[in-house]
Amino acid sequence: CDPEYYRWNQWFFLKMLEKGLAYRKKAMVNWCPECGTVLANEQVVDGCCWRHESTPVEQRELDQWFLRITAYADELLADIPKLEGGWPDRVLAMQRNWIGRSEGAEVDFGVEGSREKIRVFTTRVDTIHGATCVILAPGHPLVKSLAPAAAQPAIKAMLDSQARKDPADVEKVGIATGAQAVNPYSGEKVPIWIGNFVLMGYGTGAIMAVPAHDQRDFEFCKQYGIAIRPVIRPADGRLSDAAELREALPDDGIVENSGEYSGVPSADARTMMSERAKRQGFGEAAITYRIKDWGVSRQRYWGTPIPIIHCPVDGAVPVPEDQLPVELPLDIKITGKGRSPLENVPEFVNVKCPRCGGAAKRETDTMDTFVDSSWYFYRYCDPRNAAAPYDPKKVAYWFPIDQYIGGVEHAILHLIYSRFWTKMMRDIGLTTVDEPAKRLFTQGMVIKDGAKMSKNKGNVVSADEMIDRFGADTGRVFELFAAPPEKDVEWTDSGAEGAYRFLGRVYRFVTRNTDRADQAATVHQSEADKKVIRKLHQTVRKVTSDFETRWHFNTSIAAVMELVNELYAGEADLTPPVLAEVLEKLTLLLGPFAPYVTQEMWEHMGRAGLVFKQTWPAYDDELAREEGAEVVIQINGKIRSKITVPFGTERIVLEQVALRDDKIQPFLEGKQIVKIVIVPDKLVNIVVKG
RNA sequence: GCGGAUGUGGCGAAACUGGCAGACGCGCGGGAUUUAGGUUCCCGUUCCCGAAAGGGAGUGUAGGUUCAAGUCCUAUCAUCCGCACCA
Repeated sequence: CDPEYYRWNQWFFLKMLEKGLAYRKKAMVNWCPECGTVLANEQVVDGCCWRHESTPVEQRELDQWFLRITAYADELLADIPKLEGGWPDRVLAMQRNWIGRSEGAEVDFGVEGSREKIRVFTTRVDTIHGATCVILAPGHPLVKSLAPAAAQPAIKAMLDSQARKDPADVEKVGIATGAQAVNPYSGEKVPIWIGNFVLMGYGTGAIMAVPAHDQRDFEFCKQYGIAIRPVIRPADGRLSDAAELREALPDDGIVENSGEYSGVPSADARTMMSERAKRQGFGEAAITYRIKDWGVSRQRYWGTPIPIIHCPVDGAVPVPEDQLPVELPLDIKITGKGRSPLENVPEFVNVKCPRCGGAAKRETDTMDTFVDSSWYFYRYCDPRNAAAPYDPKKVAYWFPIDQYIGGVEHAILHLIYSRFWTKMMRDIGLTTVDEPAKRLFTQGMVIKDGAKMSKNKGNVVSADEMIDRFGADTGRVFELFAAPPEKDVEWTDSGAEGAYRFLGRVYRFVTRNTDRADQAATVHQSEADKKVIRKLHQTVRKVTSDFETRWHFNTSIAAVMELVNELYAGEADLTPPVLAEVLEKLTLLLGPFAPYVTQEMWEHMGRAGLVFKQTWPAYDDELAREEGAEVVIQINGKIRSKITVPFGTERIVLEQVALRDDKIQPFLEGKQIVKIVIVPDKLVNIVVKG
């Protein structure tokens, strides 16, 4: 609710209004009765509200503000390849799917005995001679005039059922209107139906049904006894007979029974027919998207006020820029009754029209909070700028984001809105980047009893309870150790106990050896010292590399566990200076995973300051090196012996040693050596036969 | 239906570049400490045969490439996730 951030949200809104990217229209919108507000399409999950997962969303017709994300649909899709490799495939697939670009054609069917036209969208205009009926969505504008009065109650029921996204709607239901449509290519008359599976919200709200080549149409026409007529012949086969068809044949082939188009390959026919529609004025090639404009009006208090004043004379008038920000009144009553609480604040609502000065009313809807999250990370670069959302130069220095982290649940919410917002800002000259983030990492969730654990639900293992039992460090170590962070992890008490045991093991080792540790002592290194130093440097290297590259902290923690196991094994023989190095580095290595217990260890060791402010421990490749290379000796790819040799041992030496090996000899008796493959420091594979 | 991902011990997983499958942990079995339980410490634990040494099999399934495949290729099955009468 920072008014300065609201100011820039409102500024963006006015910019978009200027450019036609923000607009107001009356539309059927999603309504969550629990929230008492409208929701964007992206915020409806399985027909329910994204925040109330068991509350079905209703449809209401309301005047609402929209942002024209569809103006960027093509670019949002076309730029997805730029994100490949950096973003998870899953997220990109979801976005591609959500944008739902579909190439085809729109053509007008005439209505027999009327001047009306029914425009249909199809991806298969090449099959139009096989269209045996036209089906309207129950909400189609022509339904009222074409269908008989007697059918109106059934149509109303169909409409309601669609609005509820009724699961029973898997059954196809049709109502014949009795009217006839005229095929613009052939002049053929076909019946006009109303179908529950045709959606007003996609394409034109009307389809041509080609039952021979579309499975849905096939099922519908079969059910209602409507003619089925194949018009596509497979390139290497014959045209099917309608009577023998048991399912639709949706593939491309050669167009047949289609007048002048007969004999033309499907793809060519689509082009030719779209061109003809355009030439003769009854249609054109068309692209349809599944994505809809972003409805941003919310009937909530908590959000950026939409900077508009409704004047009876001048209509919707933008608040002049110098009057921004429109601030939220602080003295309000939250009723939860489904209208913005701002409506009940007269001082907020009653204003003068900026254009004519007459009495006017302020818009009381606020913006979707996803507006705020669409560009906050740009503001981070210049958070106190009072003259602009930010200085483009500062953003040019930092952007694009190298690594963004978030949950996959935002794949088609925040992550598509923020891509849109970036492109919009680019087009008004605020940034030069096309995409906000080069790389995206989607972390997994903590699962409990098979369901996702989240604060929006009740099934959380309470953090307090977990902290009481084990401490916060244990919770963190358990989660990081259970699986790599992109995977979901199931919370288990026994797993948490394991993490707790491990931290206890570390703590006991450090505290009981603190007094023995002495960096300055000069003593001879023991055998245990050598092993531990090697392991220590290997561990630092391993953990460092996990942080720098793949973030698989489960293997980092496993490596530290291995180190601790070795410390326990050699504990009695470790000398003071080695202990000093081990204690310090072990503490620092675990610091990011277990900040509390490591801080306690740090202080127990008499060290000053905070662990997380220390320099990350260094490692030495020389010290991390194994004493010798363990080389595996294989016969025909099966391991038969292992030897240890100095690093860099010559191939010829390896071969000699392998052939003389006691365990190898018996396998060579009476056999012919075909080939010897040698990988220095790794293996010798002797290929024999006979 | 379309799209994406994943299949490795009893379980979570590891194997990063084609080169020792199962690191590490959970669980389980055994031992030490303890009056006992718990804690802690140690040992064992992929499966099959074997007292052991050792041998055989093994990364969903079936093929292929290679001296060598969990890893690459082809087909197939299963599971999970997303979208879905999208025309």
